[in-house]
Amino acid sequence: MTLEIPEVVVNRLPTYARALAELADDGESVVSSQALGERLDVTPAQIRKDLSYFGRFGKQGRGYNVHSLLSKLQEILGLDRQWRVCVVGIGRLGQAIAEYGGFEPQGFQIVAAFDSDPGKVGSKLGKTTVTHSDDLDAFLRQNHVDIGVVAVPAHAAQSVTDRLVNGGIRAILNYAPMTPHVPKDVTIRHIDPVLAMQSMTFYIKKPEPSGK
Amino acid sequence: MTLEIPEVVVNRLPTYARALAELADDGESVVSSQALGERLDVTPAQIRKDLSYFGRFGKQGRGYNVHSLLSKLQEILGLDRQWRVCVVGIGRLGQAIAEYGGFEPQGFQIVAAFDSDPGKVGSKLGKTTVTHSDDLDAFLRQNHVDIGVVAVPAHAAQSVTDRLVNGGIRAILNYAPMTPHVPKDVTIRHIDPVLAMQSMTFYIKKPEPSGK
DNA sequence: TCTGACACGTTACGGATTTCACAATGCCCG
DNA sequence: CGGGCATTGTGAAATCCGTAACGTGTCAGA
Repeated sequence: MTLEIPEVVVNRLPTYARALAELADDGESVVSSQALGERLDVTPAQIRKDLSYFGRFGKQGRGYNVHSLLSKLQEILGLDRQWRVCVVGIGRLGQAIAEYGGFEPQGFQIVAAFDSDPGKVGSKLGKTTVTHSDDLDAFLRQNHVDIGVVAVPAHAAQSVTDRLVNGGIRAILNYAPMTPHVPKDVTIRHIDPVLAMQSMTFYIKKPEPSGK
Repeated sequence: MTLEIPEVVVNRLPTYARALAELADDGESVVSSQALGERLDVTPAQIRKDLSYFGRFGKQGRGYNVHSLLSKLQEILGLDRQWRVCVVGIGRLGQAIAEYGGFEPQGFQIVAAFDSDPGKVGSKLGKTTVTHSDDLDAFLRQNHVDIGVVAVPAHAAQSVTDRLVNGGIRAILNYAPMTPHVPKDVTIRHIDPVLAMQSMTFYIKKPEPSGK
């Protein structure tokens, strides 16, 4: 009876997991939904409700055991194993991504990097070497890759995405400033600082016409 | 009677604006909610509904004039002017942000960059020069800045955020892997590729137990 | 000029999400 | 070892959001 889990809920779980990891680091062994909520700016009820989709992890009168809830969340999210990631597009951005040290400790291994510029092919990048984009499809056929990171210019993003999907990849992290179309069974997340800023300007545009 | 606009709506507007800009580039002068929706994977009804919060921009039987709708959206979002941005934290990531060429054309000017490492202070970065973080507060007092970009390690993010807020900044783009607390009248957006990946793994964890 | 088809703006509905509120329950302390 | 406090898990209520459907204005073509 794995009820359909709302996507908003799934999107919140990683932040819960992260907060729990911090609490564990701080030596905390128990946390209440209240305390966790204050830390994350989320209501306690929402945390309890979210967790209740997956089981009963707390103890009345006490709260949640930090370590065991963290393990549970990691299991739920699939963070208890390694994930193989490839990066396509090694411009300034792709380079920063491929060399970013924050993925490995979380189990995301960068196993390949691709670029269409022959001048970049062969150059070292973190632990991998840049391969020519032409070899992307062959690589995906011969190697299992879980997640594709798209860091190419907008005009190339759809085609790269299609090739990743055809290569069997079911999760895409898109840094390109456009929205590639993907089949329903492929998960895609967008990272676009410009869009983020453009939605914030709506709120700071006017100094609050009225109201306190 | 500026009805309260749902935040989800505001968050979609920039993608509409971006698509319209592309259409304008392609020489299109008119677009229907249907066509725009297909491009963005959004239902036509949603686009019409979203726009109706702000006015009546289309013509029955025709659709929307690409240029005029784009202008309207830019006006609504406050994109018809320049915004002054500062970046705090000039590590690998902050450097990439400060030198990213995608902000300027959209009206986001990087007017200052700060880092606490004296070795970095003084180095050139795009059009600006790195200033020491100690001077952040003074700088904000003397110069108007609209948006702050936080690209410091997690442990420093709350304090940097507080200083930005105290300095009068009302919008923050946070790249740090934690959730800083901000007053209700400050808008904050988070960019965290690790969290994005961690929510995707939930969906690719199992090969769909059943169902098509 | 008239007709038809198109596509907007809007309202009403239904579904999804969040919040509320409380009974149930485990733990601590005296 | 029992009472009381704290905090969970959860249905029900409230809110928020998206979709469908339809009335209406607009344009094109004959």
